Amino acid sequence: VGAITVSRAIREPLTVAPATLQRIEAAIAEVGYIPNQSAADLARGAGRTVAAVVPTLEAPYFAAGLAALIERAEAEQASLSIGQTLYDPARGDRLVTALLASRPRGVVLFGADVTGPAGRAALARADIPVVEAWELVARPIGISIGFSHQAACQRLAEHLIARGRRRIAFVVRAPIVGRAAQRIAGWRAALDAAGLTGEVVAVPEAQPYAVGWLAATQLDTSDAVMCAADTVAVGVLGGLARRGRRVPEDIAVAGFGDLDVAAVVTPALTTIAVPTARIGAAAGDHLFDPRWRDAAAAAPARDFGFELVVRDSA
Amino acid sequence: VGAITVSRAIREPLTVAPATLQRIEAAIAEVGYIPNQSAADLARGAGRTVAAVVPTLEAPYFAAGLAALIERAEAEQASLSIGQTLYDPARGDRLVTALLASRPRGVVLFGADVTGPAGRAALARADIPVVEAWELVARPIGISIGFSHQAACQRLAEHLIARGRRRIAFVVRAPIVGRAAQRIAGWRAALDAAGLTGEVVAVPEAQPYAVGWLAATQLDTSDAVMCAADTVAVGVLGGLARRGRRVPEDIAVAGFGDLDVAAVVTPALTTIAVPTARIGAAAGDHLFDPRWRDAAAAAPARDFGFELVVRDSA
DNA sequence: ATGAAAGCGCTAACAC
DNA sequence: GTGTTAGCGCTTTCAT
Repeated sequence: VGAITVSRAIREPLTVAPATLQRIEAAIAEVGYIPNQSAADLARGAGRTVAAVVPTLEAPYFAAGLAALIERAEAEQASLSIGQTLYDPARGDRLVTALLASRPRGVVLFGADVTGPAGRAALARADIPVVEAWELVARPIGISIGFSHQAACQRLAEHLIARGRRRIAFVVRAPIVGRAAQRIAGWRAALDAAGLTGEVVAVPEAQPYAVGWLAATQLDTSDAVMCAADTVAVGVLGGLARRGRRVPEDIAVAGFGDLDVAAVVTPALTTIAVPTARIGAAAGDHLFDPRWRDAAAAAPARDFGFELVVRDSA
Repeated sequence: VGAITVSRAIREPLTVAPATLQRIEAAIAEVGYIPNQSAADLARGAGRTVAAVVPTLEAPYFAAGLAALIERAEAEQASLSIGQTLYDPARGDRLVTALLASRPRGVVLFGADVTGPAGRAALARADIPVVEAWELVARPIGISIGFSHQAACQRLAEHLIARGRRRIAFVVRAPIVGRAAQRIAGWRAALDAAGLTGEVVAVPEAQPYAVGWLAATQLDTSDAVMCAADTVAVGVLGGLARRGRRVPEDIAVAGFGDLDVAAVVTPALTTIAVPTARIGAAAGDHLFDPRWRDAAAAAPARDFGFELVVRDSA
């Protein structure tokens, strides 16, 4: 009943004699023995966790991506360490150092801008799979998995223009963080191509719904409005209803993300569906795929695309 | 330039001579040195992480609770390991074992039912702060921080009854998991006290909004409806609008949770505000408070209460 | 199929 | 203010 045999009984039960195995398992259950992961990691020279960094846990997109990732990780007996930057790259840099200290099997960044240059350098040095998820990055540390936020919003704006809308505003939270600038760029590209101009309504509120709600007072001269997120759009719908403006007759409203709520509000929200869960799952696949480095070298960015979902609001 | 001095320079910079400290910091930056947390944890006999278990990351309540907890943990240089049970206690038991293997500083369970008896026994043996957050538990492992879901729904039902509603349905996802049974119990208690009967509409859909949306077809004989969550209620509003039923004239609708969306839908949602973020932060406080055991012994359950928020829908 | 020896990288305790 | 010694609990390598 040597220590090493117990170690093997836990990690590779098949290499231990059935009788011994049974006795060991009984003893483990009796004592309530729980192996010390730190010692195991130290001896092996590598940890079993996976690290993820998100701007905020409270955004449904990141929560869904993490949920998919965590499912994938659990299937590999890995647990997930999470850091939240609140859109502050300096925090991201600190987080990356702290997370790398556990020698994770891989790191997933939800958004390429969650860290600054220091964090990126540390990740590059770490020699582990690094996935930048959610957007497409030109020169990722490891691999980038996502879609083009700019192309998505350009597509949506073109739809509005094709439906005859001419004064299309864009509502966004201020300050403009994360992918919002890319979305605005897509909207503006479509407007430029059509010879139109439009106004950005940036509202300094943390809560997305409140951003939309308050923005509704500044849309009286617009006949359409795109929002940086579905949550914002739902707020806009509420604010417009309060002012007695009819959607889509007086003004069209479009969201971004196709959250579950988009289908059940009145009117149902036209929006862009994004493959959040698929991105999270694919990020997990890459972390656990021994060939991740080859894959990243072959195609540094995997575009999962998006889908225009036309409903009643626009 | 001994190893131990580097160790001290990192952990307690003030005990190292300024000149030495500077040289060490320069060297760290140059080499990109990142300490090995496993080795540190092993040597100290304790880890620096905090573990949390949630039924699902995608519920806004748990995401908000985790966000508050993670903020608290980060202030203490601790990182957060997260497990997701998807409402399967067997998964929770496995998760607890895996999480305890990292010798966490403490564990927060969002919902007392995320584990089975095996997990609870392991946690009790671990001799670390254990917080059962979100609901009130009669005999918690360590301490319980939350509010009474039953009392909250009873209060809300009483409000509806006071407003003259007599045929009050309760809409919930099927199967009934988590705190839903407690909420139903509160609703029923109020109805019983008033001599009323009411119907539970349980819809087998995973998505909360869809549950509400579909339930709306089964509410034709009701003059009020309570929902197990705001998300469900928003779905109900959508479904009722589609059927041409007016809220609150024909039927009152009430939610649970006071999510941000509740204030911006039309009509604005009457609901129960719950102290999610305060619970998450308080859970963190307990993990890092050396007197947690005394506190838990003195008052095993901390009731953070709830608040009835009356808006237009009911 | 099982065990013995060595060492992973760090920190606690104790010098100096 | 800094260094030395020992050891944390595992796993790897090499026996047996």
